[in-house]
Amino acid sequence: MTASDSGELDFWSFVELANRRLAREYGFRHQLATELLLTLNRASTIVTYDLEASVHRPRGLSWSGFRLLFVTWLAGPLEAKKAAELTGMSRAAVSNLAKTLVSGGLLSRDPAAGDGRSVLLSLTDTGHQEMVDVFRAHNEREHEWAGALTPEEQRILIMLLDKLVTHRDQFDVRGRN
Amino acid sequence: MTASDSGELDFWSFVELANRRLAREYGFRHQLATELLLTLNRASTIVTYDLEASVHRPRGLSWSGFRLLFVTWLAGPLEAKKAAELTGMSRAAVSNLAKTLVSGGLLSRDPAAGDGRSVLLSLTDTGHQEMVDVFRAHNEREHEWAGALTPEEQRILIMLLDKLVTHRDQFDVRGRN
DNA sequence: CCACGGTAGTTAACGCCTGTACTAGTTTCA
DNA sequence: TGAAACTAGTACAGGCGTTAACTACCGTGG
Repeated sequence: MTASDSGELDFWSFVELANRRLAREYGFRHQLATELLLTLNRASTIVTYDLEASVHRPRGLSWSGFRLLFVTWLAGPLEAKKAAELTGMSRAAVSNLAKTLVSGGLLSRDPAAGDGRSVLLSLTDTGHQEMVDVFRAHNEREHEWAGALTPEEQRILIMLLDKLVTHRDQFDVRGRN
Repeated sequence: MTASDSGELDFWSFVELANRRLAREYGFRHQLATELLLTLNRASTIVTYDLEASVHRPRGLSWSGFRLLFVTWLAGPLEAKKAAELTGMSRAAVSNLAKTLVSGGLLSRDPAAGDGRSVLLSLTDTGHQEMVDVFRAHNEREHEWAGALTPEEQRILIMLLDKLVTHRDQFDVRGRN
């Protein structure tokens, strides 16, 4: 007996209900695909919400702020353009967010050496210290989540997600321009 | 030779770089956990962005609008509270979004029978027709994505994600109040 | 050497989401 | 029965996202 059979319908168990009705009552053909993507999307939402709420918000960072600092930290001083690409945000979003983070003293925005149009984003010393700190908590929390699976299962999951995403070269996927 | 070794760093291959530096230069312990959650989050972002951009935006629906209509469609007439729970939005978000969808003629908002505080959300005939239509395109697109994996792999992926999320009862996860 | 097309970043208008504070209706129980 | 505690929904302020339009700069080729 599943959660939705028993009448307790929630964010997670809704997936089952949706799948049953789509297949049985409406005859949609790709049931497994729906289940897969709904599950993927919801799992990601749950984990991300938890990390943001338990690690980042309490320290005054938004999830996006963390992401921008994170890529700047690890991929070195970056042009804003590249930061947008690595975070998955638009250039405008990076521009706005950078304003906030610069005024918070975590990020530094300097004209790029070779190109007068570009700006280079880098962490301030405070920002660097902050990231090392924040990431410690982030990593512990990630570890708790990942603990649901054995290392072997984790590797399989990563491999399957990688396969799913890498396949996108095969068809015309809409990403950011 | 990986993508990031070769110097082509993008949204997807950044995961590798991040992992390498976190482990080698900073000595963070839970490397596999970071890789897992970063991969999960990015895979979900990519797929969702594509579905929104290729299926929903062209038809005038936002991703959130689609989600709200979707749960209303499949989980019957719903109290706004329940709709918030099933979509993973706040009650305020449902309230706002419902306003838009009602004025667009897709959603109907009626006082609940038993409880004077509650509102029942249901699809209008137009909304129902629209969902059947939109979902046809959505489902085809999902099928293209899922085609990256064999059905067996898809089932394993679903199972692993389910295990990951279900484990959250084991510790104190921050979800919406 | 300069006009032109292309590119980086920012700004503006707008939509969505969040938390908080409020209103109104319901339930509890003394 | 009536006061207090609770619950559902909404209004509001603030943050962040998007696209489109604009500015400034770069590189090329006539």
